[in-house]
Amino acid sequence: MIQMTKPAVYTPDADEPAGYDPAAIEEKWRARWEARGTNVTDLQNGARPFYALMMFPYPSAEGLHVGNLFAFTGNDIYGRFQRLQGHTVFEPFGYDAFGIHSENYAIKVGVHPAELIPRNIENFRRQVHRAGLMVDWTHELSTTDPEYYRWTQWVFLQLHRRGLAYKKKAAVNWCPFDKTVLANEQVVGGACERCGTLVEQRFLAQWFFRITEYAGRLLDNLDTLDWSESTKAAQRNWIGRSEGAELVFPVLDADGRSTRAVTVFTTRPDTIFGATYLVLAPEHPLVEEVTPERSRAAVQAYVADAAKQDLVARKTTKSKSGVFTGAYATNPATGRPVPIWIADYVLMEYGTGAIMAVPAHDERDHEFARAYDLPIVQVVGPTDGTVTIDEAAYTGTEGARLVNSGRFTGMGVAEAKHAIVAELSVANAAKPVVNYRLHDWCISRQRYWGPPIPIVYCDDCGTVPVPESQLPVLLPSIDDFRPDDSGVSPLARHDEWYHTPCPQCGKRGRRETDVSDTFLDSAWYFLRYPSSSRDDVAFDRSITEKWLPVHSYIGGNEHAVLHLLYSRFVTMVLHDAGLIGFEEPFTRFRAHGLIVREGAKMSKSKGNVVNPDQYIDQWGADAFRTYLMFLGPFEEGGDFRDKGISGVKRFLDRLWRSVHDAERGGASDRDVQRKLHQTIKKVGDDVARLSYNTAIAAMMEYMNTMRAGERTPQLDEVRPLVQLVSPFAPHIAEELWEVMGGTTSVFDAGWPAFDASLVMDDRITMAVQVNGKTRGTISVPTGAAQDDALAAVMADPALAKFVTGAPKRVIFVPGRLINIIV
RNA sequence: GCGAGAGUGGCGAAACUGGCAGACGCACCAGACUUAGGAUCUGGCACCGAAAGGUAUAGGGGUUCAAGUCCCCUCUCUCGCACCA
Repeated sequence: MIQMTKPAVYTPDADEPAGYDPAAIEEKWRARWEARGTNVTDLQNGARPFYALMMFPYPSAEGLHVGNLFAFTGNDIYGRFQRLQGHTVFEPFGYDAFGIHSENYAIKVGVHPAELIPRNIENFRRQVHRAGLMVDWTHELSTTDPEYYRWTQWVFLQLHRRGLAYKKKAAVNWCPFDKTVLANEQVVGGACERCGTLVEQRFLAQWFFRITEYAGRLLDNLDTLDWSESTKAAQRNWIGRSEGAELVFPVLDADGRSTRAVTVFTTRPDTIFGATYLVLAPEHPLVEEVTPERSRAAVQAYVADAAKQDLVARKTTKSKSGVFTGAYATNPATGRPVPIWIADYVLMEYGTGAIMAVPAHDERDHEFARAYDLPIVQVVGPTDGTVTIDEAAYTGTEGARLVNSGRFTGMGVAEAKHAIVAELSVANAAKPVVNYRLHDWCISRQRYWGPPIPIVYCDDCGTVPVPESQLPVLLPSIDDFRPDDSGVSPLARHDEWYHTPCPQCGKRGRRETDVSDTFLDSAWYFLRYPSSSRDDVAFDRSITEKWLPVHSYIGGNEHAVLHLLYSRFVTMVLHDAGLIGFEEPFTRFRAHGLIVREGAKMSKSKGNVVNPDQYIDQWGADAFRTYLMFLGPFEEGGDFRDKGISGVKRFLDRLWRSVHDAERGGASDRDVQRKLHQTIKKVGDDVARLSYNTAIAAMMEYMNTMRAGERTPQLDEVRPLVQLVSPFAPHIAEELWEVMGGTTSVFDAGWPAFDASLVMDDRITMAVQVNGKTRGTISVPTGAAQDDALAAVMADPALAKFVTGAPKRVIFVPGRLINIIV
């Protein structure tokens, strides 16, 4: 459908805005950077290495999104700034080009992804070039390159060797639209993260990574990382540590003896005296064993019903249902029998798949008990006053004490937790346990467009990893790459690929036909960049340890739990394998904000997506970059308003004219000097903490001072400003640097020198308050004492009139304010 | 429900450790230069008020000489997680 919409770019009707012509100089400088190798990093010899990494993009057919460019520019400014501070900066770029997203698009347009992706990459490369990023293109990589995914497969083998990759048949999330399994992290609100289709439950044999084994370390290390707090919080949340205990409830057999037991996990062992029934997940293996004949039919019906439900309904339906198994267990604390129920609100995948229900002190159990008329026994209550537990559960713990709990009655909750577990553990009926919400990472995908998992199945040898020397297992070029409903990858349909000699015995074996999750590709790419030219190792150890861990990583918070958690995990495993000397990949991470347009989220369907090409055509890359950074705080994003860019362009025009108009050899104005050095300080401080919007504002302020009243600036006043602007607007800065006689790149000229002594003025303006109310200002000599300031106030009738009596007290903040209390 | 963040002019936003609220920019208004300009430059621009002055940072309390900033309560919005025992 063709829509006639307003042009996406704000276009003044005037033929040409006065000012410099970005098109001419930007092309010139990109060519010169390339010719001079300005942006190529000497990885071997570089002193003071600084790895400025940005999350690499998925090269979509639509081209570079302004959100990508916002992130890249923010990283580029930081990288360029570090270079000006004397670091050797490495700013690589690549493409995360495998995956369902690419494949679905390829299917939609009917072009093979192997054809499509290179085209998209070429377009991305062109657009990123235009933006003037300080990228070292000699280390460009794409995850779809066999020379890359060869090492992705190698990473898989490292995990496999360490027993961290395993195959199991499990209930998995199946997307009926994408026709593949999804990781838990890729299911959002019960729907596929990519296409929004409701996810179904399937039982399939899948490859998993044992990330749960690292849960504790992944959690604990967060405290040592200089990351955005919101990102760390998201990871903590996702890992979901909870401290509690496993308690054992012996099952009462028909003859009154106990040969089996139900083990439950609880965070509230203190409430065990109020456990009036047990609940097993419908899939729990004990269900079959404990259910007596007379209730078997009802139980089986319920189990079958629960199995039919997809995971979505299971997780979103909050109303409680369940069925009594007919069996009883013994509460180890009270010695009394409690009925064993099954209910789908208990999940097999968390804890032990069984709970002790304490309806008096758990909202879900309370709801269930009321629905099925089970006893509710209060065992905890507030110290001050009483509560009724008829209407709702009492879940408070602060200042609460146990009641109806035998010899534990009267204890505080925290104390009782320990005491009860300690006592029960004597009889092996309890042990302290830490549980994590995190699940193992399912990496199998029954799709085409990914790296084949390097495994061969042999009737004699079993599951055999492909030897490293035989990598890569090439993804064959096939025409029928569409997935089907079978749960088996399209690769299985290709006999010549599927059958291969067993690497161990040489007999006819079968290849694993699943490919690995895209998130595995991106979980180690930062290790590959510095070693991208090596074809004998995934990464060179010495160069890796010179350049990593990454000094600064910038990307979107949408990857807070996926990519960032997986990357940390893979790095930890490689560390444990003795392959690298660090276990955390990113020393510092900052999440950038989101760009909206005129207050609304950008989307293709609304037709309000900013196309960077159009704006760069119109205003130049420098103005576009600077404007993106001026919109708002980098870590919070901003509102792209089409007309706003003109203010930034005006600033660059004034900079251009200032250089060309500047006088040489004249004396600089004292006030301008002072403002200059204040600005050098402020811009440096602001850029260091990614406060780009205020850095730009400070430079504009300086411009206003320097050119106040159509003043002609001195060259010495303008030159440092060109240096300050350079990370934001690199092309114009280079051009003006050359105009002013620079012979090297402005990025090799360093940061302008800051002179603290020039910042001080002889006189200073102080705020005057009387009784805490601001009444005006006074001008006093710098370093004036309280008495001088007070005298100055009294000398000013407009201020003195507020001082209606003898000052009772005077608060004097040197250099800032004087507050007179009368 | 849990976790994180936010609420300031017409708009995007500043105010980093409590110390002149609204820097900088957009839009708007006026003026200069101009044949003209949507270019450039100068000035104005939170609200009430003629002024003096008063009132303002979602709302309500509090701490302090002083609160957008700290504490308590309430409301609203955004994002993440969510039957996780």
